[in-house]
Amino acid sequence: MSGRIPLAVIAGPTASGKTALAVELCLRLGGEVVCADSMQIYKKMSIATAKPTPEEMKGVKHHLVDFLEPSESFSVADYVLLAHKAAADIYSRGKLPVVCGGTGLYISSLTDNLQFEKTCSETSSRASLKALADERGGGYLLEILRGFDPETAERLHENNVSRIIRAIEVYETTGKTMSEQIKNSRSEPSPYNVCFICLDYRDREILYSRISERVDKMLENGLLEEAREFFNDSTLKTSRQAIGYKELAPYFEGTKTLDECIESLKQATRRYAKRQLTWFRRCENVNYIYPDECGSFENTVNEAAEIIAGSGIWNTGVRM
RNA sequence: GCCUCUGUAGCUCAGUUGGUAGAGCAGGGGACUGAAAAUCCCCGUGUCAUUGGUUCAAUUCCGAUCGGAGGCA
Repeated sequence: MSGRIPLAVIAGPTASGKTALAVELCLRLGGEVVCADSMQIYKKMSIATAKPTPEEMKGVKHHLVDFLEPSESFSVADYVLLAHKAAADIYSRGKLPVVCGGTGLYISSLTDNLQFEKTCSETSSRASLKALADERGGGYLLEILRGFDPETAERLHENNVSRIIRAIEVYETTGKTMSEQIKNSRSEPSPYNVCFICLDYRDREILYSRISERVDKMLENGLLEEAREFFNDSTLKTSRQAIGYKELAPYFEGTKTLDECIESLKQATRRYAKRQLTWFRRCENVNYIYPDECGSFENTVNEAAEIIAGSGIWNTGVRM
């Protein structure tokens, strides 16, 4: 084919079985995993993020997992830079990059090769804009934005303060509006031949019971201790947002029982899974695999391997 | 066995002085360009337990039946 880099993507909601599938595919096809998970990138945070253990990795090399301090901030732009590098590196060694994760924004930005300006991600005015929003409401900020970027203002809801602030920030720091930025971001064609696979369940209930079981297992594995550590450290910004920590905070504070917190943790995970599915649903050229229809993990892997073989992005043949 | 209360959305319940019904939670759908496991938007038809009766009209009133809760024996 062309000189483009082959890229297999294994996406899907949390607890759908992405990790095991990606590892198995790497073993069969000669690949390495590039993580596309906004939380597994952090060190520690192992239980809550269901980070693959060394046993689960089965010797397959994983990139962009477990390398950042939880105190460090990170962004899509950072991710895309590192992921492009990892994919190129893997391919240069004759192997297939297999992107695996549930962060839709990261995946789409990578596969679509979005270009980001070289501005810093967080500006000094963010705090004052936030204060302004608290004082005068999101609608006030939205009108400010409308003054120079009516296009973006039109599509943002006044309650979505963080998006409004970001759009104002972009204009203040780069002199370009958010809508221009978005147009410019698509200037470069994708360097990849992508084969996009998304896991989903025909029966949503099955996914939800998997989530429930997984949360119970996390608790057995020591989620409480891990969460307490993060609860006590208020300097953590991004990493503290992880599902599994904030939901347990009321228990540590003594305002809710442990059972109540576990229930809301499960619910938060369900809602997250739903948002993930919404994101992937609108992606183009997605091949869906439904594990609950495959009958076995073996069949799921076979189906994925066939899809990749059929896509023609990788020609070393399927080794069974 | 008798008496009282009760049966409405997946759950907890409201309501209709008779004109086929609505909240919370659960759940579903959507958006998404530097915090994204974040942030935000939208969505309520259900044999009103069953079955007879009264009525132009019954989920609403009356009777019976079947569930459930409580009280008296």
